Amino acid sequence: MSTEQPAAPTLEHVAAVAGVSRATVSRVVNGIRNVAPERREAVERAIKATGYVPNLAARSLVTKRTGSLALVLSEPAKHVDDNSSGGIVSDPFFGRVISGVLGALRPHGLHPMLMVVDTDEDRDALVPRLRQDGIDGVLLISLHPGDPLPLRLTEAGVPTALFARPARPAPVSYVDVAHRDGAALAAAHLVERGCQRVATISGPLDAPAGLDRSAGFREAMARHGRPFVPSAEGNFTQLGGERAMERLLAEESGMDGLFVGNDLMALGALGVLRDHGRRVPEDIAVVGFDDSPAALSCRPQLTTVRQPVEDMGAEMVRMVLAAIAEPGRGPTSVIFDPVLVVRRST
Amino acid sequence: MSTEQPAAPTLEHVAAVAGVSRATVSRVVNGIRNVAPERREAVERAIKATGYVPNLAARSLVTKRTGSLALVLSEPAKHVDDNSSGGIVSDPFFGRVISGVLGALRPHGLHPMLMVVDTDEDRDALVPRLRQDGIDGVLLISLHPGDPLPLRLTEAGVPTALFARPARPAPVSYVDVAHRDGAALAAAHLVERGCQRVATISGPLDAPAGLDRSAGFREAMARHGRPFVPSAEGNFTQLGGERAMERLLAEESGMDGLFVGNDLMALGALGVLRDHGRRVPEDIAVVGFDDSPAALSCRPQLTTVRQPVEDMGAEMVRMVLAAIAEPGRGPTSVIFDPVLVVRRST
DNA sequence: GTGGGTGGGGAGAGCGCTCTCATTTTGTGC
DNA sequence: GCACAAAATGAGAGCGCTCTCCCCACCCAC
Repeated sequence: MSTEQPAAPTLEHVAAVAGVSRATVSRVVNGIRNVAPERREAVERAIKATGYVPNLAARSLVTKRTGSLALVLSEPAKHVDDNSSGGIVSDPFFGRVISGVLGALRPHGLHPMLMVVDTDEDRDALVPRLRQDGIDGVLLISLHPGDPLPLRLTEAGVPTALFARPARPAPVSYVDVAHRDGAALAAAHLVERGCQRVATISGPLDAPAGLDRSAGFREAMARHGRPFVPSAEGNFTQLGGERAMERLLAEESGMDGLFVGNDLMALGALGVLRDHGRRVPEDIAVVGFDDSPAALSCRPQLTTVRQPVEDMGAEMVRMVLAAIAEPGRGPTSVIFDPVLVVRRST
Repeated sequence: MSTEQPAAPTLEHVAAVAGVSRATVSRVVNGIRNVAPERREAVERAIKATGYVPNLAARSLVTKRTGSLALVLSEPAKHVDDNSSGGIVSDPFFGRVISGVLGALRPHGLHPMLMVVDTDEDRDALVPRLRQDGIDGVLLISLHPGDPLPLRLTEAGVPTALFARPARPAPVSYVDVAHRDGAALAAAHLVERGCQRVATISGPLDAPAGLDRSAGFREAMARHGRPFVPSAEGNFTQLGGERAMERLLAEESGMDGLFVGNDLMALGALGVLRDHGRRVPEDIAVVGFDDSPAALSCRPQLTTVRQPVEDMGAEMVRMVLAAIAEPGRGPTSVIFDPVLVVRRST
């Protein structure tokens, strides 16, 4: 049935064809100097002729490195009632991160191992597993405020880059967006639009992103002469946004501006506002955060703060690769500037 | 800086500790019979004591198998103007597939390599690359109607499972949903709701999913005594749905029922209907397909045909694993039954 | 007692590669 | 022309594992 595999050519074969030794072929393959041009050419011709591809297993057996990275998505334990989404993988936002990561990996000919850990057992098993699989570095995307993984990975000496600053300080490299600046952008925009009574729906305040955006917005509003901003805390989900919006509507009246900690919650808020007969943007202007696909697909399309997520993913790759190449050096961080994307909701 | 790696224990170490030979330890690790119970226990104790983990590179060097799978997402070449989404990875629908795949892989302790191919060069490079990386099997998700990959993979003898029937027939295993049955479900529902003038927005008719849903809907309607169904073709995107809806509204009047080939297009259609002052579901009932997260997040929430996508992903894993275990046997297919999820839009 | 199982265990040969080290070739200065 | 350095190449030893032999007990039947 299946085509008989004609036994992949090895270094030995190539060496025989080129009329040189295994070592010389290896030198050519690995781009090491000290090979005479004619020999090099002969080897290259032989490689082409045989269709030789290095055997990665054999190589990493001796080098102790596989040249492969893991893309680890770490979530808090799944709740039983949370069967709707399929988890973090189906979050379009992280889709963008992944996309950026893949884009940056491509020129290196690398492909990441995809791992989702959402239980404590998984987390415990991760480091040994990485060792076993010979993973050289980890790109960690964590949604877990108290995630022990960043610390544990660095302690294990695994080159790691994080998406977003860890909630618990750890000596680990990360990329992040200037949440406060983004929130300030939203504040300035709402003020400029003439909003007088501005409220906010924040993300969970134990997550850096939730806290920074909320605090940044508050500070920026204060700088605009608005010392008090009514607010409700959500959990970054659409449902959380709906509930927060209900609370806000019950407590406050006459709001004409709203900053929501992320687009998903903004989506929920938009629905509730419509149910309550509040027109957006005529009665109330709404600004989200993330510029997720949802921002484009909702009506009215959402004004939002865009993070250069793909670029951030690419930077993570750079960080890990650098950490692998130079194991000595300490962690770094790169903070990206957000941009306000004005659409119909303001 | 980094913790010094204390040189991972090897079979040799374990053997020394347990006072047996390497071969015996290997037998225990691989669960081969013919080991005396006392010895087995001694070895197991030694393994625990040393914290031994098999070196996968060494193992696969001799077994010629890595025990690892690739999750390949194959898209048509990206257009330059298509910078919005970050590609297939960020499609929540495929997020569900991936989630199902990961869930099925987990009990086996496996993690897939994530590969996105969206150029012809990528496609050409894939098979050699798989060989090099020692990938044992492929889970292929292809959005490309004329994708050469299914055929090429099977020709190369790579155990493969496809998500959705390939547009070009190929001797390859796949999972799919009974698109026609799903469309029939939608038809019955609309008829039952009392809709008199029913139209449809189909997906691209060169894609099996587009064609089957459209044809299935048409046939079912005919069975309900409605021989003619006005229709417009979209491309499975939100924008495509909007355009198709505009066309339909221009050509037809008095529609009171609509079946849309997927949720994303339904989302677009919903927006256009609102812009035209048509209330959903009062003036027109709308049914989508897929039960994507968008179906839940839009207003009104979308009645849609749900595919058991996670189950389908899990089945793909089973197929590939079976194909790896028994290289001889031919391709199989498993077709899943869709379910109608009734929400507010009908 | 002898011959022939049978189950348990060890020895050892690689898998394909890298890398050190020794060896050969070439180049340089005087 | 020679001594010596430097560059180019080959030989060979493993990396950690699996797996095929082969040996050794031990048990049974005759």
